[in-house]
Amino acid sequence: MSSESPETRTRILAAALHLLETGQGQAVRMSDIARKAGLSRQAVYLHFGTRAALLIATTLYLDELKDVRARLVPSRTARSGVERLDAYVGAWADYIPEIRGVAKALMAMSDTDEEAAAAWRKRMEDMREGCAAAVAALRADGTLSPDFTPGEATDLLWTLLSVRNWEHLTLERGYAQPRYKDLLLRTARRLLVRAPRSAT
Amino acid sequence: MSSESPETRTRILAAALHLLETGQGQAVRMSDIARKAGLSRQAVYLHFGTRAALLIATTLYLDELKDVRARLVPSRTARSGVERLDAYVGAWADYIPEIRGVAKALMAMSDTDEEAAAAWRKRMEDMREGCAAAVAALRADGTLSPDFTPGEATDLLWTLLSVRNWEHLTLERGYAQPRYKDLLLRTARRLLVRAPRSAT
DNA sequence: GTCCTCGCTTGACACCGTGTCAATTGACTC
DNA sequence: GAGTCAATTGACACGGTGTCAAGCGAGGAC
Repeated sequence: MSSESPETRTRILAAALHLLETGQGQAVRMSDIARKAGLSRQAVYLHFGTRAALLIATTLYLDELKDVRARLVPSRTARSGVERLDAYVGAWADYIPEIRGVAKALMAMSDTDEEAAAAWRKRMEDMREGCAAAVAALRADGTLSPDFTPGEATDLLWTLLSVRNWEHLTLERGYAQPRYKDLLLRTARRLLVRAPRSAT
Repeated sequence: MSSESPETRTRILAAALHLLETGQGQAVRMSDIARKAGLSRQAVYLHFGTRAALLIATTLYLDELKDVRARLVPSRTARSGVERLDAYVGAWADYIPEIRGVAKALMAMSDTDEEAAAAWRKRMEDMREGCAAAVAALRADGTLSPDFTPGEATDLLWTLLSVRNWEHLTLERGYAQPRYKDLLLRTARRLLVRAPRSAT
């Protein structure tokens, strides 16, 4: 209950992270994670109690490990709305391949576990708030496309960054990281930024 | 083995469809489906063998029930590329809420079952082919946006129509059907169609 | 009317993954 | 050497999937 070593905890989280990277969410067993961490199955239960709790902890661990807040809130350095949008989308483009597997596992777990469902909803809401902030920055500049209401623009950006998208494009079609990042950036601009962009 | 009634089969499929509509994919048990169909659990196994096979059959049943091919291939009536795009996106906007739950369940099953994974990949490829056809129509007109290669445009359209998107917007944010359909149509146009559209 | 077959039911069970428990080990401290 | 702490070992309950064998009721054939 109250006395587990932080090092062991970290080893378990790292093992879970590594195994979930492949995208086989539901197929990753508690015993697989334990073996990968070089521990007994019971050690894992000692530290996390349930599979759902471990998945939730793993997403939080990754966020912390990659210092997500710092990456996703670069508003101070951005001078314009478009820069702010680029920074946000770019940060996500870097983060998504890391979080993809874990997030997918958490999403699947949501079907059967209420805690996991709550954690998933919270992640989704946080993500949408970030999108809303980027849209607000465009709006403040007057560079938001008039084609959509701010709410719609927020939801579109959110959709664009959805983990599921990344998964079917990377895993199933083999987009490399730099190429997809570039595509995400161009798409976000074209969708959301007002501008008569004329090229042939 | 060789002697099950088609009526019973249909009742099972309809029951599965109804239960999966809620989006609780993994939480729907074989026994739930049997009870809903007014049959014994074994009747379900008699007809489909495994849960994965039932999910695959359910997606095919829905396609057939809704005559998906007819809905998604309206190319004969479309006169321009943009009309073709609108028709395709519009058809998906109508179909997605119906297929959403079943597709999610199939996707989750893919983690642990190879047959389900193959069925899921096939659905994804079919979907992408439809997107490619719509993009080709735009291209033939010269109305495809120069911002993206045809391959990228195809993948973006595919992403836009992804079931996961629909789920987080409808289930989690409560978009009503007509509003989302309209949003999908406008988004597809803005993303893919070349045009200096100037409104304030 | 009885027999047969067909389609489903009943009840039992093996298997596997999750989650729990109690007893044990081994290392480190005092 | 005693005590403590973190993890191990091995056992087991539970629930869901999948399998099996025997049974049973309704309809058709004769």
